Amino acid sequence: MRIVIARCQVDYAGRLTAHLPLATRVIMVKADGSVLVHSDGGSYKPLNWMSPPCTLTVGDPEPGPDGDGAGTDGVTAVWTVQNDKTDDRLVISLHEILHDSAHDLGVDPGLVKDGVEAHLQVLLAEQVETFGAGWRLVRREYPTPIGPVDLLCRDDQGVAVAVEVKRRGEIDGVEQLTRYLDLLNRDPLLAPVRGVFAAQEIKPQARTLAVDRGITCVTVDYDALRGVDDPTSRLF
Amino acid sequence: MRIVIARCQVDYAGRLTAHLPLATRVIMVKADGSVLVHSDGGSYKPLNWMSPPCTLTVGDPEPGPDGDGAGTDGVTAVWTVQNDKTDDRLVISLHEILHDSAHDLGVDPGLVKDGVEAHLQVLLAEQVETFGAGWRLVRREYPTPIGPVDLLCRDDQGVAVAVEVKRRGEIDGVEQLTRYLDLLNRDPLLAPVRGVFAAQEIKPQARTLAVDRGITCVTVDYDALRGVDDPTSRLF
DNA sequence: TTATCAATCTCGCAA
DNA sequence: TTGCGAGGTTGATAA
Repeated sequence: MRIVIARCQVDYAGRLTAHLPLATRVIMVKADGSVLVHSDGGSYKPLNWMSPPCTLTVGDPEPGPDGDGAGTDGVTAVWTVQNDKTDDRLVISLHEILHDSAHDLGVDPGLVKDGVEAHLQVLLAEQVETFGAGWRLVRREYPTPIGPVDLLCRDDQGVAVAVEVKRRGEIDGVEQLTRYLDLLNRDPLLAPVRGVFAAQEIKPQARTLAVDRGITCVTVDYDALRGVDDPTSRLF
Repeated sequence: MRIVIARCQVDYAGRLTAHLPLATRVIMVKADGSVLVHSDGGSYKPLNWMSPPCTLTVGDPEPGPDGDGAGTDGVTAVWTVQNDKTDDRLVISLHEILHDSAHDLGVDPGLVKDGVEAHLQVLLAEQVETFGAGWRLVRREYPTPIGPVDLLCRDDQGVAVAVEVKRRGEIDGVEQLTRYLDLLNRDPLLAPVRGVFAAQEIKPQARTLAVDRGITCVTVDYDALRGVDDPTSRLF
């Protein structure tokens, strides 16, 4: 890992073209050759970057007229970072280097996560009575030609119900569930199939669309589900 | 901008919980208090981070048994980064600091972009004959109660056509266009309204859905459109 | 390898 | 402020 702080100008050409005027920024060069250009604000996304696999080559600037070693407009070096697979290219024109250091970090053991949608789906599969007394699970990840339905259940009347589980319920999820319902309702062994849209939080627009289509919305409490969860059956 | 390279352990709790075991990493602390934890690989996304607005507080570790100043398990300092608006929290347990420097970067002048979907829409609006001889533009961003239709045209027969423009054509875009068509076809001054789904690249699933709904798919060549573009009418 | 889907998404724009 | 859509999305998982 090399960290350079420099006054620089940056140009990217690839899926779009982008330009950063001359300013002081942090340049991170990772062990795999990838490069990040950060400013002192914004969030985690760099102003500009090159993803691996890529190759960095250091070049001289066009010579300037005053013979002082610096190039045109004060450029002292040009770094070209070329993607190895596409024609994406990042060009960093360095004017003044204020800091330059290299560090051996080793391989990172990586991130351990919890609390994602998959876990919510597992919890609801274990506790389908969340949707109503007498409900039972037919199966989780019920396969269809356009992808698996999160949960297929039968309610207390024995009517089939397709459940779409999201952490946050938005309009896309309702569209997805609608496509599943269209398909499942063509199956005489299942039809009629109702829909349930289950999420920790459901956006008003999504709720309106769902209700308009006869889909039941259920907001679920992750912590409550987790509280009665059998720890031996957890994902993690 | 403060840059620290340290052996550390990182824990995040918020929308999910995540843990990074002890390893050497780069910690960037930006002027607005936001923090990024990077490893020496991956792409531009940090292993862990806290977005602004947030506040960093430096605390002492739980004292260790050997009285050497270091805390339990060799922790020398604990940084807590608390989001000011949510209950998201990042805790960095520092073991050994290998590098620590601060730099004044100033405010960044920001990025200049080109080549996005908006430009594609402008180009197609100028060149609706791309879709067929005799076509004419009624208007760009034709307003409807559920949002503007990218292009509303009349074909050579005078039939109204709603055009949805995407850089990459996926299933969502077809759904969006379908909603517009449902709505526009209720207007007796426009009906019948056909649909055209125009993109640089159209995914097979999206194409299948579109064709199934009687929507015409058109793949457009951005560079070719740009080549005959009048430079004075460009977005940038 | 490719396609599909979620994300602590981020970011910009418009209502 | 909030909602909505795009992104050089990135990242993970299944086919």
